[in-house]
Amino acid sequence: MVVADYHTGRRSYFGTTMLTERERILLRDVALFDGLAPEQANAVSALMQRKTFAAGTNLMSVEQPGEVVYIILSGTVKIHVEQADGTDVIIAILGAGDMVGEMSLLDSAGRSANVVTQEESTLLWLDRTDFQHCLRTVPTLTYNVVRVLSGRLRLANEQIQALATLDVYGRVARQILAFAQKYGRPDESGAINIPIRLTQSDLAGLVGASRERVNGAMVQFRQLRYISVDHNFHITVHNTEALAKRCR
Amino acid sequence: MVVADYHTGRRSYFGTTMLTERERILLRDVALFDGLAPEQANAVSALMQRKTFAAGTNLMSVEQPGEVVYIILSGTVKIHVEQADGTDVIIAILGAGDMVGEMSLLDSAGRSANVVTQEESTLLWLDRTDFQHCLRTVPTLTYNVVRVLSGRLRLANEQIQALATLDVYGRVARQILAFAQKYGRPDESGAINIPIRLTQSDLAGLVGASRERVNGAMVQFRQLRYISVDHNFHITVHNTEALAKRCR
DNA sequence: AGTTAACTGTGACGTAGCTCATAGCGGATT
DNA sequence: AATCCGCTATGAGCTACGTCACAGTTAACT
Repeated sequence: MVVADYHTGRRSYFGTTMLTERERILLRDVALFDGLAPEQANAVSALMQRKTFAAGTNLMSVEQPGEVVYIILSGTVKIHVEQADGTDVIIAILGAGDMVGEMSLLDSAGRSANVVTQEESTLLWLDRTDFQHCLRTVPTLTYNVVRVLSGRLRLANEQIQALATLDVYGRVARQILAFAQKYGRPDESGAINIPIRLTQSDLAGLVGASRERVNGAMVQFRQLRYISVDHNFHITVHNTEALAKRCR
Repeated sequence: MVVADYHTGRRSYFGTTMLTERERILLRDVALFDGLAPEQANAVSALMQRKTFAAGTNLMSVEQPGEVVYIILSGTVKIHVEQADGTDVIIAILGAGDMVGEMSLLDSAGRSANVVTQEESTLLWLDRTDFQHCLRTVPTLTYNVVRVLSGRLRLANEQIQALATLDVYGRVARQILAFAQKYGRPDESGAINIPIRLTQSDLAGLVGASRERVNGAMVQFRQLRYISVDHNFHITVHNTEALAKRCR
């Protein structure tokens, strides 16, 4: 095993998987690797494969259904369920550092949702048996999985509450804030930019509303200067408080 | 430590917590204890307290907020969030064998929901530090927590999907089926009885609808002989398929 | 027996939001 | 340049559903 110069940004061997220096640093921030001793982290990442997928790839059909856990290094991934009538419900959009597919590995209830890359995305993956092996041998890892799931469950519960109580505009506002909180980066002027492609249809799928109604919300929020949207469908939030007020 | 006659149903020492024979058998079915070696199960249950609470007790204010994990031995418990306008959203109703409160122990985001007993209920509890001690020392336990959370997350996602796509009648049908599947017991005639008190307001809180609308659904389902309701608000499902059809 | 409280049952009324239809616009492909 | 595709934008018509208001039933409490 070769551990190359950390500071050149050149590729180095990290376990048996080649990762760039940038990627190694990214990995360190992945919640899943939190608190792992370096040699444990190495052992786990040694079992992982890295691969870059084109936009629109269905990850769950790439490998056997539900037999793989992915960790997102870059890009975003959309978890969604297609309805018989063509509309689709988006369960979540996940980005760098997130883990995907763990659920189907754990309770054997079979996979229910599709997972598709939204842009070209680089992911690490680990197959079922290796993942379970890691869980058995690295307790901290299991504990981290618990924490990740627990956070996810909390978000799901908040989503349920939002769907049950807020009107469409409120749900859109909340969803935008949720993305801002998770992925947002403040720009020079203090506004928060969300570096994820979010079309109105995506939002509609996320908040359980028609695309047209979401359009209404977006138009209003833009007129009120709460947000702006650039040509890549990246939303920038200018007035967090105003949006937050719409959520109650 | 005294291990008394297993077959009398008399109380016996089990760890330091006194459990009846019936309760010990119940514990064996708790997903959390799945696959634990007997001595591990003993070690864990030795740290647990048992207590019976009157109907309507708020469990989260009984102990410090979010500092305790409960396991339900008997009775049911309602997890809900009260809205500013008085309506409340019910996140879940849990029954015997379920675990409550683990989320607040794991990610430190503080508790967000209230937990109230619906009937007189007997619970075991474990405080934060003991729970985390167990997780550290009994890896199988952590793994079980992962499985439980994972199942819970799957249910939450299904709920999100239902809220996003189904009309109120459909959501009511789905909710009833969900309870039937989880808690239902077939009676002589093959109908499935749900031994949980479920008022129309409860259902309304669960499916995010007005009580009146839920009433409409219930009346219709009863007229169509899909379900019947007894004077304890226990629902019996007579026609599972018909209800299932309403969910699409 | 009388009162209170917690449910169910029902109709009238207003509206948020869905559906459908149509137009416009920028970016990619040929 | 011409065309196509994916997305935004907007309005008209219809309906599912929430709100309000009130009546009826049953059980528990005195």
